Amino acid sequence: MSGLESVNQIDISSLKVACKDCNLYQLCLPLGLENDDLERLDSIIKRRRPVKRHAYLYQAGDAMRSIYAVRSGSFKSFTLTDDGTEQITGFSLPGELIGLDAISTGQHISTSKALEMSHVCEIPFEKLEELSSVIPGLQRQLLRIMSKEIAHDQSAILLSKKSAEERLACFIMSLANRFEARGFSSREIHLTMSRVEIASYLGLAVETVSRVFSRFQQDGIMSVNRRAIEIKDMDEVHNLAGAKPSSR
Amino acid sequence: MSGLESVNQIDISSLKVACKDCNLYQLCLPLGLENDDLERLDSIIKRRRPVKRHAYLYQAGDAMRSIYAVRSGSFKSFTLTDDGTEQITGFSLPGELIGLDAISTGQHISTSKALEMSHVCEIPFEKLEELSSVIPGLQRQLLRIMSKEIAHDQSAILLSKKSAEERLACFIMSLANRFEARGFSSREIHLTMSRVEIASYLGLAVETVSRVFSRFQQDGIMSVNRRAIEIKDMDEVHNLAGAKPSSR
DNA sequence: CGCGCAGTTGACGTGCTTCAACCGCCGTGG
DNA sequence: CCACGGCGGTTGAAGCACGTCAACTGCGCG
Repeated sequence: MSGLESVNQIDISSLKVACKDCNLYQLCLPLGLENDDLERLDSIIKRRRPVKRHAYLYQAGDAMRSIYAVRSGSFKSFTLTDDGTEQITGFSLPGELIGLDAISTGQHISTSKALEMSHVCEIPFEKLEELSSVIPGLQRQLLRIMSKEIAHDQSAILLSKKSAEERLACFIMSLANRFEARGFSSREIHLTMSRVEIASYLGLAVETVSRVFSRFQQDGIMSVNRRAIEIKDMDEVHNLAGAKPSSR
Repeated sequence: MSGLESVNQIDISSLKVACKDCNLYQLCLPLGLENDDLERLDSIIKRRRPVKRHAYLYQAGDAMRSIYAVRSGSFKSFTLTDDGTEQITGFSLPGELIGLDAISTGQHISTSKALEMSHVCEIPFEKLEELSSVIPGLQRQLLRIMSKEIAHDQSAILLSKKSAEERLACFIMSLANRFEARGFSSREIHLTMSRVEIASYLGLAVETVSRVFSRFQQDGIMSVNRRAIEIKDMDEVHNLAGAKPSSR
């Protein structure tokens, strides 16, 4: 049983929980809010929205009305090139917010698609903004999360300076760290994205990703079986990643 | 006389102007605020801080107390690799905010250094946060700016998928668009950063940057004389950039 | 005037891409 | 139940874009 699947199971069985009972509480928007404030936030959140595998959360060009908190599952964000190929800009795991890039224009500039059966909390942005000015803690947390996103994206910019091995190591490190923060094993990882999607995100050819995975396995750094990864030598992954992993 | 130098001249002579009289008003934080609110913002901003060429605005690891609005000049943000080389994550032009990535941790994760004689407005973050909860328009604008930064960083992530020509074209397009938004020529650009810095930002070797510039000139797309660029065929630059430029 | 650094240009090596074939898992239908 | 097709993934061979090394230029500054 892999990390992400576990997350799914827990969340599917707890769809009705309020923020205060959510196991993602300390990663998500409501962090730091007290009872009353939390209930007010609760009241504007539309919970329990399931998103089927391969279903869109929103598409590039859509008007931005809400942002979304991933409750279970995982998503990819991407734009399309002129010739119609996906350019993946990021992956979202439980506890993370999706759609923050659309606030400035009011329109989504990327498309978000579920990699597996997922659930999100939908947060109407207008109401969130109103509430933020009333609840200082909420405002702070929202700014924190956006700042984290900026920091994460900037560390992703550094990818373009790295070799294929370093890129893949960074990617695995980032996932490991994020899983760990969610209380799951950082050693055993189940990838919910395909090699093509990883390659697109890292700016590499699929074949290169495949080859580097094979090399990692040969060198005893990790065992790789299709989408099941087991990290054997975390230190080495850390080193390869340039000792500057992004933990979001 | 180039774009950036012009900005300098204007701003150096208008250091005492309040936000409402600042020529960067419509790009910067105070956008959309009314008289009273604007004055309150004015009251917390520490203006007139000059930053000499090559001086640090802050360094990685410093505690984050303020964010900074570029008033004139330009800055580079970077981290250092293990072997001490700069990894440039971005450049900041007048009207842009620096230091937003530090909000989540309270510590700057990158270093910011002036590329030329520059001026910034220092905005104490704690006071800004307080004020934001009182002034809804300020909160909105802060969120907008951070969202814009996220969108820009994500478009920079796409660089890693592009060829050297595409990367440089994207870079030039981004600068051109940003200059245009500031009321300067988008055709004639004076680069305040070195080839080494451009190369670092784009994830290329200096020699490659130099060669691609030469090729652009040969092909009549732009004239290049050291740091003076004149775009001859804007459409072609646009095309090369993948018709998906980042205007921040 | 001359040193030094920024930038350019050339020759060569290589890491990644591209093209192509192949493998193995999984779902479907006979 | 097995045969078959298709997709995701792996592996090999060859080409090329970019990096590296090195030499050279020219502008700026003391």
